[in-house]
Amino acid sequence: MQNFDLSSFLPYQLAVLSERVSREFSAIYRARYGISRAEWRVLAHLSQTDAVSVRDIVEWAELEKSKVSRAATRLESAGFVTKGANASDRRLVKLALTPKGRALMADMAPLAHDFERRVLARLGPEAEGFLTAVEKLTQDKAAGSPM
Amino acid sequence: MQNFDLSSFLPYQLAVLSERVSREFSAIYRARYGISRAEWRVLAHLSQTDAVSVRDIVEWAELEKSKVSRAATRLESAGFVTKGANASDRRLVKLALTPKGRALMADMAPLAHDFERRVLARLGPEAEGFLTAVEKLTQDKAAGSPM
DNA sequence: ACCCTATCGTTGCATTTGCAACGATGTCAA
DNA sequence: TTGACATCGTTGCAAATGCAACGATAGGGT
Repeated sequence: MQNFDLSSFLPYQLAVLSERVSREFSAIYRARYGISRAEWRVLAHLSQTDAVSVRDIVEWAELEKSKVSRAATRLESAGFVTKGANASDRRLVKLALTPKGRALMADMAPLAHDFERRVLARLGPEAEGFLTAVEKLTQDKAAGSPM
Repeated sequence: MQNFDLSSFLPYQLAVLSERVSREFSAIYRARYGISRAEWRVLAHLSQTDAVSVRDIVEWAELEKSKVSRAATRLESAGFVTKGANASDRRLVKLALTPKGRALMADMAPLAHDFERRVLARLGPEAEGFLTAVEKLTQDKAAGSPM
């Protein structure tokens, strides 16, 4: 009977690693701004592409739509984002950063890069290939691959 | 002002990828056995090393101790694990798989490997290096590195 | 032996989460 | 136009979660 070698079982290792990284990183922005993981992900996404819908974030950030909806509501209350209406399709919400939200992201950017650099430093020369692989796996999703 | 390039920001990509993989994989064992992600992780860990404490799993699987405690209780009720007492330190709980638990893991093993193979197949030749990197990052935790 | 402190696992409780409605809007074909 | 069906975002509600106690046990110093 073949059994697991958990130390090399990808889904498990990935979950452990991701949780560890996210937990440590989230401690930084939670202490600074009191925002949750979901809220951070929404903000990060908005800092990339302004004027996206809830659905866009659901699709790209792999979050439940109710989670995105509630995160967006909280962020609006906190003054970081605005929720506007989409003219061409009134079912859609148009999310965008406020100046305050943009300032927060600008403030966070160097901290985020510092953090990332520290993690990658532990990989040494393999770091670049690793990042490429992660991106490749993540982006392949759009192609409807079995994953 | 340097901003994020989210498409290559490691903590974000890692979280998205891990969530996507875990979600898809968990659908398999949830449909088959009705076990949750936390329960799966505990089972997988026990299938590696029998007679571990709650604390051991907390440390290695990056789970809250209350999460592990409750998962273990549910798994005991379901007849997959036993909770015994550790003779040399009575604070510790000694978790172990029952024959039924071992049977479940034996049943799952080929499905898990199939799933893993499909994910890795998308990486092609980079797969090996990727897995090595993930293991490296995960295991470095024991060294108390900043992560 | 007696404190003082640390660790282990569980539990109470407030918050968060996931899922299934739901209302509102859009699409398309008859 | 109408009707049937799909999609978007929100919300109700039960279940899961995180965190801070807590009791029980261990260890070390005096």
